[in-house]
Amino acid sequence: MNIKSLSKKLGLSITTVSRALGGYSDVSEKTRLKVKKYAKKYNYSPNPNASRLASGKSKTLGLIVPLYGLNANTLNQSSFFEFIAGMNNKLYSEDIQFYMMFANNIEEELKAYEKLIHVQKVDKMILHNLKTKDYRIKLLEKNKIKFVTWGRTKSLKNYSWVDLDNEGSVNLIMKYLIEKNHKKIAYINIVENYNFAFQRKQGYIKSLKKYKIKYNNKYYLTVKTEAPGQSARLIKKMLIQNPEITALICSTEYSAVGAIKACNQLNKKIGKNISIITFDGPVVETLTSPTLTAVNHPRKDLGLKALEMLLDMDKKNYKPQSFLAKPNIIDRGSVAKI
Amino acid sequence: MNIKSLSKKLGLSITTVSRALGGYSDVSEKTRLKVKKYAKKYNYSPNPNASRLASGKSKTLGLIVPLYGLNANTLNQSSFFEFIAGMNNKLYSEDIQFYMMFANNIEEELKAYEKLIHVQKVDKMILHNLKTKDYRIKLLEKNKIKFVTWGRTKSLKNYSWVDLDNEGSVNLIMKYLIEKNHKKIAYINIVENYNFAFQRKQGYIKSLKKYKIKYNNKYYLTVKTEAPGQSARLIKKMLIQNPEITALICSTEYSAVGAIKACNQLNKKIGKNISIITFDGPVVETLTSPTLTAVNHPRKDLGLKALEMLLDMDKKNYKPQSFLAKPNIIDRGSVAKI
DNA sequence: ATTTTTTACCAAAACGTTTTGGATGTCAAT
DNA sequence: ATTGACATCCAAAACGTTTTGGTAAAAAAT
Repeated sequence: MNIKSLSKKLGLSITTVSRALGGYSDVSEKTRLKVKKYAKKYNYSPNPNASRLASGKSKTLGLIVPLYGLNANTLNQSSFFEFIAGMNNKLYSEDIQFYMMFANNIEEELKAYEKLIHVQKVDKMILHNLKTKDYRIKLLEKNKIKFVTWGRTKSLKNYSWVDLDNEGSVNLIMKYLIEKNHKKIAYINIVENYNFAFQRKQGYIKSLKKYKIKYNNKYYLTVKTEAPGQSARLIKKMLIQNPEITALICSTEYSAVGAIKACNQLNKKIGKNISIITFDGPVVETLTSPTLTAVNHPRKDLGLKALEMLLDMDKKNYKPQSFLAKPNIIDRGSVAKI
Repeated sequence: MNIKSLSKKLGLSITTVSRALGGYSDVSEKTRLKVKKYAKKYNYSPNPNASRLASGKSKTLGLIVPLYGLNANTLNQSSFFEFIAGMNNKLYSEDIQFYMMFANNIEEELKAYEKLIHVQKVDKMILHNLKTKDYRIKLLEKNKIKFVTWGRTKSLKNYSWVDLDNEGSVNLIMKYLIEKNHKKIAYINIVENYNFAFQRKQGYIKSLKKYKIKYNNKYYLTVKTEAPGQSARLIKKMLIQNPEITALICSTEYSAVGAIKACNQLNKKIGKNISIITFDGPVVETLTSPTLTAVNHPRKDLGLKALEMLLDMDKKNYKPQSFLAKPNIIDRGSVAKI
């Protein structure tokens, strides 16, 4: 069933059928209803390839998932699943084609962008894991690809983004800890060339100031790798050298796993002798023992918002939008009141 | 740059350019080289929408990821990432479009299949998590969609599949345990309407027979959920009622996490007083303490093989193929010699 | 020397849409 | 009665390929 035979059955021209389904105003409502009814009856929907060819609009959304660096481990990759799953229903109802590619290293990533832009002709993209200076933004701007970023660069130029309020999250965490009388609070971060890591550190430092606690660089740790074994070692060392520490804030689930290991080895009971708080994810939510108190990370909401922004971009007078997810704390009992 | 202007630059017809790039034999090698050179120079690649429209071949591969049941948890979903990542390079070089959809329940899943088949017109699909009787196989056969399954139904009809050798894996595990003098071996399975669960149970039962150990149904546990908290409870109960058990085989990572919790609560030292062996994945590989000895699960290899089979299907005289990944054990010290 | 086969190329049709640029008829305003 | 505005429809062009059904020249076979 194609538009030609459908229009014949209806006794209408191809044009009218196309425009009726396309929602144009130069079709009477009576006709439109009839067309829709028949389209449904004969299970017709426009051939997307023909449609994309004729309209020049690809209705294709691209996302490149890095499998290296921060995302080398399968677990971090699953956060992309959550993000995409949030878009799922809308992708479906809007007939958006979703093109996902993977990249094992920076070369592959660049090639993947070229491919998506020049061969697959995606017209919209989602960027994730922004670095301080991100070459991809320039690349997309140059090629006039619309995009939304998941995360922000420091210099918020003229683009749309969605993000968890990283700084606000740590502010909230700090408030939460202070209210439970913690003063000696350590922060386990990852390398700071990821913007979210930088932003979270800002929250830590500003909160310390707010509560008039002096910043102690012995309490701030940067773990270079995602392997919990190595972060465990560093955290253990820190806890031995600074036994007065009562609470650990972990920037990633991985370092949280490391923190648990370190505490176990030092026989510190989590939620009693030592407190751990982190950012939420599937690991600390169900797998670790104990499961950890964490700031929620509404990846599905972020995904949906990002898609909505991308769809809005087709409207005229579109101006860059942003969505900052408000943090809240999910209490799983790993923070003690002292 | 499109084929028209490229052919003009070359002084050739559109047909010849198309057929040169398409690898047809009615183009001289000299011409073909020239065409390829110019195509590269002017960064030309065929518009995929036009190409798909004209040829009637979508070169589109569909995969629907269930987010419910066995895959309700983000962690299990990440296995899809590994599978797809294995196909990545070939998807790229073969210009295959990869269409992924998500489904939160069975209704959404059915709708997603309809969408992929009738609207997006994918011509090939990958099926995963096969059930004993799987409606999807009939659906695809009816619509003449080529497919490869990841996993097998019991009745291997006329289709291609890739799979881990589930039965063989458990045979190998049993051999491994027996060689370390274990006799009282328990098996923690998930509900058996997933084929892999059934196959693994077969391996357990047949191996017991082989080694002349009587099957004891107190040693066989089926956990209904993926939440490790609940499996921990059941495993703990089993270990209390049957303290003679020396080894636990866990069918999934989740139940392995549960097993670890149970053992911790009972103060059984893993790798000393009690042994745990499972199937590999990102959790037991790095996150648990201790990390666990496991049978490898080469998801990337399976993904690549599946794609290769799908590509082969375009050749004539294609006959259903299969790929059974051979298991081997990755020793992480969680099995004791007794 | 003639016929047949092979090689190398090409014009035009086809794929199924969307979009452009009218055309026709109706109704209200003049 | 004429004009203008509007509502409703449509024929044809366009999108960028692949494929079909050739032709002409060169090579091989007779």
